[in-house]
Amino acid sequence: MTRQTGARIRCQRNPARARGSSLALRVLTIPSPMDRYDPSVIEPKWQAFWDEHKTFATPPDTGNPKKAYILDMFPYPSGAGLHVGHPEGYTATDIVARARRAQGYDVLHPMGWDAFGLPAEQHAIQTGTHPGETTKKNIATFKRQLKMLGFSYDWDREIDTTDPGYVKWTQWIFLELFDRGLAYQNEVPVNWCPALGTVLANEEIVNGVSERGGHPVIRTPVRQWMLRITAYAEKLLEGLDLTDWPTSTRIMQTEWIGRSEGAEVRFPAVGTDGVIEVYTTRPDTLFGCTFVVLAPEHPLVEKLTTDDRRAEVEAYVAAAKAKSDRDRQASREKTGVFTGGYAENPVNGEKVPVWIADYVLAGYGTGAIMAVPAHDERDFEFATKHGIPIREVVSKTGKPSEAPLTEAMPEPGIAVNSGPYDGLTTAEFKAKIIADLEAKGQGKRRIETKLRDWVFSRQRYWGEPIPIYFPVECEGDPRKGDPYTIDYSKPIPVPREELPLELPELDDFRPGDDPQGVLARAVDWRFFQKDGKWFARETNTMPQWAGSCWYYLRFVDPKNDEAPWSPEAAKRWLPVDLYVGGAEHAVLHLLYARFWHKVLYDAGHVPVPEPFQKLVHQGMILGEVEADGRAHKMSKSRGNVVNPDEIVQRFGADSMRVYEMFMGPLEATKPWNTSSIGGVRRFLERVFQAAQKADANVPLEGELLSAVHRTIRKVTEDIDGLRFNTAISAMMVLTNDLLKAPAVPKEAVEKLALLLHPFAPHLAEEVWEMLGHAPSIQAVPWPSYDPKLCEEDEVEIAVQVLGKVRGRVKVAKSATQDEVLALARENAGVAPHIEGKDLKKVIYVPGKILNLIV
RNA sequence: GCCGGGAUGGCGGAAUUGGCAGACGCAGGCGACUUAAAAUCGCUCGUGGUGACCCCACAUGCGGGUUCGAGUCCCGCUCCCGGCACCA
Repeated sequence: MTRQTGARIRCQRNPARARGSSLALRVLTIPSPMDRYDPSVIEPKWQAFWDEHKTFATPPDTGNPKKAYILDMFPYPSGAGLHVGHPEGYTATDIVARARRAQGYDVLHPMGWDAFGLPAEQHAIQTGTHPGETTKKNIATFKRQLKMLGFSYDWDREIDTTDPGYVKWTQWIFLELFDRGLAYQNEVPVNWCPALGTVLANEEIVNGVSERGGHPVIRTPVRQWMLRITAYAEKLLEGLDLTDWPTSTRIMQTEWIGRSEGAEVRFPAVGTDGVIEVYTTRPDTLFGCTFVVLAPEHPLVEKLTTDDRRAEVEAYVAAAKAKSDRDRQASREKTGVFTGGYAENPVNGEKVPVWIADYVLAGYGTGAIMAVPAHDERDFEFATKHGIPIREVVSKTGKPSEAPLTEAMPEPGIAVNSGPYDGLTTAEFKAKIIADLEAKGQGKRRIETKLRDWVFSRQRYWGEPIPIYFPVECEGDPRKGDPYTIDYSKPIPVPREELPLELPELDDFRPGDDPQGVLARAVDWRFFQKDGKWFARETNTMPQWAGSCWYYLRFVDPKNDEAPWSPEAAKRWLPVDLYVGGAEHAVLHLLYARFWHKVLYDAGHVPVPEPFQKLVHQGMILGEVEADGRAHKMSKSRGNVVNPDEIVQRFGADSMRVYEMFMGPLEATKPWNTSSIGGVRRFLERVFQAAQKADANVPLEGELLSAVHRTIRKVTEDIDGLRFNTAISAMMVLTNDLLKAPAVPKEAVEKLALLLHPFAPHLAEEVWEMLGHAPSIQAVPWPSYDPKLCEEDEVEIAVQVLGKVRGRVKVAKSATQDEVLALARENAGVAPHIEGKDLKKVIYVPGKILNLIV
């Protein structure tokens, strides 16, 4: 399409010749493709050149102290191919990578595939196509599309997380965790759907039944592998201070970890030998405790429940168990039942009733709380609903309130009704009572986190096998169906030299009735004999996070067979200097990867404590603004998905790249607008024209010289600050200036090409060649600017009277206040406003403004 | 509810520390070229004052404030987007 339009343009460029002449002459005047900007010709041309010359190969280590590791969050290669959101971040990093190379940095800019994952497995279940095959096909599509956009990746470092050569080291890292006691097994309640024969994620359950098919789901404990990320809570928290990350992301991680300081207090369970341990962040309110609440799953529920309450308690526990976590949290109503039992408050010996309620979570703290309704909103609500007394023990004034409280007062204050502690501030009280409790053995200081250990196993096929096996008791052959028992309490790591442990071939990827997962059916793979004894491999696989937890490490040395990476390569490249990816990974991926990194750091495998120095989240690209004046997320159902292939075909890759950067700030959410790409395309065409007009005999001087230097400064600074939209705007201004000039100095076009190169690399290469230079422009050093030339000698000063602009005067940059004032008095716009008035005050900001107060 | 971000022409956005609001681009209008259309080029384009110069008023979500001067700082709201969700 582009070419046809172009052909028409060509004929009309020379209308005189084309019109009144013979056919023969017409043929002669059709210009060569070089005569006009045609991305469909020059883009493949330069892509082939880059491939052939390995222009973007990572340079060998020659001791260059300047290095830049510039990384994109690698994609999951879905069947749908690239969408326009992908190139946004990728173009941003590509611009920085190309600029840094030109600025003399050794650059590592790699790309790979996060290729394990559910969609390929689902596809396999539906069609029987092996997930590996689907993955291969999808990768090919993604790679073709990325190459089409001209990104400067070092493709020799491509990573595929499903590649056995990569899986080997993912498993190796798992064993590092295992060896350090950071990987362990536990019975964890999961959402098991017997009808589907699979474990479901919380998202897959709606109203207690499976989203697909509406089958019942039960909470049942299944053996899982866990990673002890909680052991790294403090380090993960502290490490955030070492990074240059968006505040919002740091806050999200901080809150996800959710560290709190408090106390564990022991409440003897009256009439039994049990003790209820409660966790509280407000030990200063102990005297206000009027009841204790246990989570329904708490082990002491059974003991404390009296016979007359038993039926009710058991019914409540059973109902809680049947609900999913999500459903339990969906209802805010404070339900609960009294167990009939009592606990003794250690500070005053008071006996308070023990209730169970599902607003107390079994998994947090001790699964038991001391309820202080006067100073906790949830306890207040519960007490009000169930008629439990409310006792005020903290007040703002230090005196008890006269009227009964109408709502909880959770803020700090001064203690009342607290015996010997009355009059202490909340902070003083906390410190003192913790010390007193510890002295009497009634409690101790305790730090809690919301962060839970990480459930690391999946009952799926398309993931890394967990490299562990277990002893088996079996008379006969377990592969032939003879009865067997697996001793899961004795996990044995697969020897490092036997890695990778590859997946078995399967024909049927459907989940079965065994909660141990799909691989449990691959009996020939699962069971093996060693020294005459039977063993069973772990049949769980790793989650998709595993591969993405360390891919940035593999990129530094991707072909190493002896180690996951060499210490030299790690030292040369780490940490990642710039990491760009979606905000949807603000917590999980970025927290998990940091956790692995810190374990590897402690083990001496990596030289720096944090993996990602600077992090930026690109904003979402929405669909076109619709009739309602709003833009919506791109989605198949809305039919507003923009296909990059189509855009590249219509406008070219350079136009696509520059448009995506020109839309607005990188971090902002922005609506797509196809017709705006036309404007960008016209800009690139004008650059091409400037190159055609470039004349080596025209010296670069005067105002144009200043303009070039100002543009170099602006673009250089904007690339550093990732402000690509304003950098492009500056280049547009320069291009317009050049074309308006009577003649175009070749030197100016050269500088423009160098600045434009990171943004529109194909065009820049072409222009560079048109100007008579040998490729590649990537090898040419980044242009420098002279700050003196960036300044204009003459500046226009706005003259205000009482803050309103009344005139403008042109003065030398160095003009003094008096000089400017003198000119201003004469100014036709200003004079009438100051005539006959007293000049009370003069404000002069050199080079900017003169404000006269009369 | 809590946390984070945001609101500027018809649209996307610009304005580096408080200093000429609207750069750059899209869309629109007018004109040139053309039999015509497309493309290209030139001009125009915040709103209002019968308004293409000149002039005036209004204008950066709303209401106050600080300041010679506020899109920018402070106080109080409204709406939109993203995240979290009983964590004791």
